[in-house]
Amino acid sequence: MEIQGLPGRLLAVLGPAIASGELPEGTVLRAEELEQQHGVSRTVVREAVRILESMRMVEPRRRVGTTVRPKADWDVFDPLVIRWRLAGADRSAQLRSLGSLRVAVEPAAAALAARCADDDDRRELSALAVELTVTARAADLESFLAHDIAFHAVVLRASGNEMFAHLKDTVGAVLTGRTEHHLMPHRPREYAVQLHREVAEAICTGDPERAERAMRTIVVGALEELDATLPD
Amino acid sequence: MEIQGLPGRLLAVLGPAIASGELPEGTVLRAEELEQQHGVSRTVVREAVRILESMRMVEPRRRVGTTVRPKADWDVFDPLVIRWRLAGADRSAQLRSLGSLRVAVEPAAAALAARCADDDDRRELSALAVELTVTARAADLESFLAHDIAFHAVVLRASGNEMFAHLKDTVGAVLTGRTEHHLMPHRPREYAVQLHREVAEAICTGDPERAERAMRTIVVGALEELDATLPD
DNA sequence: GAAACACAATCGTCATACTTTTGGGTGTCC
DNA sequence: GGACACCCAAAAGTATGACGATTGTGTTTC
Repeated sequence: MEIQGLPGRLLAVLGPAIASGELPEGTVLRAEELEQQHGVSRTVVREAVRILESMRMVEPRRRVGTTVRPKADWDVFDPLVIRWRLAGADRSAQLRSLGSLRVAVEPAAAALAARCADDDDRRELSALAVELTVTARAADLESFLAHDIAFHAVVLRASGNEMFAHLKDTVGAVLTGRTEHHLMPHRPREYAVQLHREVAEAICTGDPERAERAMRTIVVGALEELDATLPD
Repeated sequence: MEIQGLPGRLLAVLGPAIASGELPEGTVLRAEELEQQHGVSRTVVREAVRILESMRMVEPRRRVGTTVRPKADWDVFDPLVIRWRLAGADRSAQLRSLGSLRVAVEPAAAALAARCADDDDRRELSALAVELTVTARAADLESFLAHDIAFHAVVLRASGNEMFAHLKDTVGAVLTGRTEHHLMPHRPREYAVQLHREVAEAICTGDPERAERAMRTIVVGALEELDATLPD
């Protein structure tokens, strides 16, 4: 998952620093400084900076240095960027963006899944719906979270659309963040669990409209809860 | 936009080669070979490979070489990956994925835009709707395409969601690809143009439901046309 | 035949030298 | 005094040689 080696470690310092606004737009990073500050060689600095360049977070220019680009240019779909932003200052904004994205994508994915899911997908969904019910009743937030992530991941995968499928980690990050920062009720709402069961059932019986509707209720609810809970 | 310098050029060779399946999953790239084949130094090879690693397209491993990862691991939202795939063998699959993504995202973006758009956005949309009408009647496909791209970009931006906004290049790429590969009628359908006018009007008058509905009709239509036209 | 070991291939890192680009300063000319 | 051309130095870009670290593979040994 992570980038390997020293460039990866340097990236894990620079990325969050830029994402959090600690190094604001226009800041100039000079290679030599980075070498000394982090005690690494030119090679390492260059590779880390190249990766940031490929994420459009910085722009190296000769004679002037590597400048931090405006936030609007960043590759906001890059998993690393998402993670850095979730960890930093604009976590709220990132969560809201992701919430809207979920509202757009997950109902569509559920509808597609009701059409395309294979038998394995359906079995897995049913099993996860049961697990969700059980762990919710037991108020086992940790297991609930794990199964919730798995549930949404299966729906996204079963949609048969590779781009939807790749949002699974992103959705997982949102769900995790929500639980970690106590934006969740102390025990999952029975209504939400019921909706998950309904999604599973609709996908298993091949009912796209119902799957889409139930999923939309879930993600809209999550977004509203987010809006109500988040600061500013 | 592009990655600069020699690493960028190497990337522009390796990326498409991997994306097109010319270098299939499991292929081993050795640094020394790449140096010689492309007449560049280790520095350049390493930086290019690092970027591919950050896109999760390859995985460098000691003693064995840099192996191409399965397609399922790739960062399918990375603009470069999308472009490479559109240019290569699975252009059809990529277009279909993007089509579904548009169906999910653009109606939601239109609805949000009807709520959040500022006066500039609204003016711009109105103007673009006029342009679309004029260029469609004149059968000026080139100008029509440019305005079409701009139109969808404004809607995405006006949604106020940065992640939606960043899909503008992607949507632009789809529209461009569609025109370039003659998947479009010889002159834009009047009905489609009318729908664009309706989206603009609904956003200007602050009518989310109507904006969403009209936009959905547009993108669903585009997706159906795609499915009908594409090979396999 | 299995386990321990040594070897070598390949990536990873460092240090250094050289090249290329380009912003800014300097000077000249009108 | 201003505009233009020129030059210089600063910073990134590239190349290269050396060494370190890891790990698959083959070999030896019991």
